[in-house]
Amino acid sequence: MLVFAEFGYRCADVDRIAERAGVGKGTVYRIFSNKEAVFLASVERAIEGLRAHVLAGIESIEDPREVIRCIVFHYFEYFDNNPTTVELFVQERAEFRHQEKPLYFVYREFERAKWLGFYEQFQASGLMRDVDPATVMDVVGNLLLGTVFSQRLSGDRQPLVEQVDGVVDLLFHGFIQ
Amino acid sequence: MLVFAEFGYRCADVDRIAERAGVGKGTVYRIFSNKEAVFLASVERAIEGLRAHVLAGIESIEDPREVIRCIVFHYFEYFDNNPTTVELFVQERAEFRHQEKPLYFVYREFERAKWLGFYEQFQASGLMRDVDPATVMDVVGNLLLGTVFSQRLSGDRQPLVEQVDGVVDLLFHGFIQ
Amino acid sequence: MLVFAEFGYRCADVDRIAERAGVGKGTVYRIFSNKEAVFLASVERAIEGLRAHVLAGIESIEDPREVIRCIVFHYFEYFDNNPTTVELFVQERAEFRHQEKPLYFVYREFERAKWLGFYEQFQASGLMRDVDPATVMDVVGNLLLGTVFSQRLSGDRQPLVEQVDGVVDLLFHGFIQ
Amino acid sequence: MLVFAEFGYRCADVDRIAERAGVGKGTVYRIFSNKEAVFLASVERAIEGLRAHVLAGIESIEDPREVIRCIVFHYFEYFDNNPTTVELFVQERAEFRHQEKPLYFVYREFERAKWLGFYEQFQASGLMRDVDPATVMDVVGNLLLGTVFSQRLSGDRQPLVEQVDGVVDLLFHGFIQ
DNA sequence: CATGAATGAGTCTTCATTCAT
DNA sequence: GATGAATGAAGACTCATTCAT
Repeated sequence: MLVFAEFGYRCADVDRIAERAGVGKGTVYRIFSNKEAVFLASVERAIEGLRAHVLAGIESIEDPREVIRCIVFHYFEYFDNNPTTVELFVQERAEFRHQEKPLYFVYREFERAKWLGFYEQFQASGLMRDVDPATVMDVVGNLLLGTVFSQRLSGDRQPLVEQVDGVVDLLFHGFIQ
Repeated sequence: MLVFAEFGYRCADVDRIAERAGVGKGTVYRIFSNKEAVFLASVERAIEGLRAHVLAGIESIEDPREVIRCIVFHYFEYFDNNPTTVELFVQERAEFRHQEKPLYFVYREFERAKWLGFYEQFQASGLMRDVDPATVMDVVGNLLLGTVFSQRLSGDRQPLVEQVDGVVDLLFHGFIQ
Repeated sequence: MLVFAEFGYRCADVDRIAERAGVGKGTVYRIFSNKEAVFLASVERAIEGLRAHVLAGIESIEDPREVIRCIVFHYFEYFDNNPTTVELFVQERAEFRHQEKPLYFVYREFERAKWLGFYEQFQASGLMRDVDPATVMDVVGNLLLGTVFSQRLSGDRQPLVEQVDGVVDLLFHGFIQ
Repeated sequence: MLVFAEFGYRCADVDRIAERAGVGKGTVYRIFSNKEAVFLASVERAIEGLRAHVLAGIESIEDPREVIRCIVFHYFEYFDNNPTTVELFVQERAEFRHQEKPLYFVYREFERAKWLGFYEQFQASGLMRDVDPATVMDVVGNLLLGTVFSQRLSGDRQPLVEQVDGVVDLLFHGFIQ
């Protein structure tokens, strides 16, 4: 439901959610146990969408460098196409402080082992400098997240995908001579 | 006021804010015109604190590489010492959707020119690869932000400063052979 | 809602209004946008009631002298039957000072032309002395209003209708030999 | 204190009253036991002023008809000069519902005997028609009150004194041929 | 005596949730 | 099953009054 991203969790009253969904308010409560559940379902859907978009983008790519580039590209592309997703993440953290961690990080943690394997193989391939693969993985993940947050929250409306080359180049080679 | 970080903007009722501050509710309203003003003052104070901490850390350092390292170190150190600051940023964005941009980005924009000058000189010094200084600046800023958000929101309680070396190394040299 | 007349606008809290109406507080806000609207609706209803009562009383009466007597009678009768109406008028003026004028006077102004016509015809009939019909109209209106206010606010509990004969006699013939 | 008439009892906060009086808030509470007392003193002063103005106006007048005319004139003149007095009366009734009756009527009651004597002598003089002097007294009093209320509350800004002749003429002779 | 900073009781209003139809 | 009218708990804010200085 886009309503959350548009109005924020608090201001997205259930009346409006129901109206947008084209159903009565009672129906919303037949499907979800409460407003929180509606919201978390939205977040989950967004994260699944992001994950699927990124995974689809790297299918059948061999060169790990190209994999990284494609990850960056599709990650950015997803947020260009679904700009409100960042709002959902922010709202989730802001409103559900009792949760152990936001779903984004739950997912990230969940896939951590898989990606760590990727980076370890990357290093084993001899293409990566002798740096801790876990650190690389975290830096990549954090840079992507930080970039998307910055772009959305600062109100910058340049497409993120325009930054892919610059970001990947710096990730690969740094900026020191 | 720590109450915002602890309970979130909505749940931090003014009664509690006043109680924590050791004053009556009316006193809060003598000083701030409304709850929003109390909150934004907290955010502003946090950002000022971050800025001061970082600036103090790079005073009288010449080598731009060392400047970068110190920025990263003090940025991380600030959030290690003030772990709730991230919550304030999240809350601000979540609750004050009418504002053009969160204060963090207002400040960042405000100092953009100064830092761009730093990176341009950095490049002019011949120590930086031939990459767009603005891109470098943004990547550094976004990586820092993303790292801090990740650490706090994922519930990771390792001190951020432990990541300084890894992060700086990757920023400087990338991870490709 | 009688609660306003009984407690005054300020002290008639919405909880009590709702309770008296036998509904929940939220229901009050479903129907009226705020407390002010509830109140003004009460005032309007009272004025409409007064107007209807007076108009019904003079239906099909020809003699203008009899019309006047009936107006006085029914005006007084209305306030005997609805003694709290005066309170509503007082409350309205006291609390809604931003309004251009109280509803009572808005209505009075609204019907001014009609009544002026009546008094002009009255005079044309030759039954009225050679005095300004507008003055007569105002004096009648003001005397009625003043009488009702006096009776209610002074706590006099004699029925107003007992004063009809005296008032009408003086209006018609004055008190000078 | 004009503040009550200007802002209404509720909105005339004690801060403003003190400010207007050019003293600190605490000083107000040294003189009056509470806000209510400040207000009632204002009302009392207004009523005293009205009473004094009217009494001064009829001093040494013999002809009772002239006395009446002068009462009307000075009553109206007082409200022309002190237009906010009506507000005080309204506010008093609106806010102090526990009082038996507003001060205006307390005073009126208080002087009732004196004035009744006047009207009885008036009648004894043979100048008055054979009507109940008490009724005449009440009608005069109510008409004056109603006229002043109407003029002020309807927003009519014509001086009341312009109405003296018309009002007195009708009081004396009525409007029927 | 005079002050005005501090207090907190008192109210309107919102909105998630329920349940009779 | 679907609806949306009704509910009432929860919370921001005001302002008369107090009292330390």
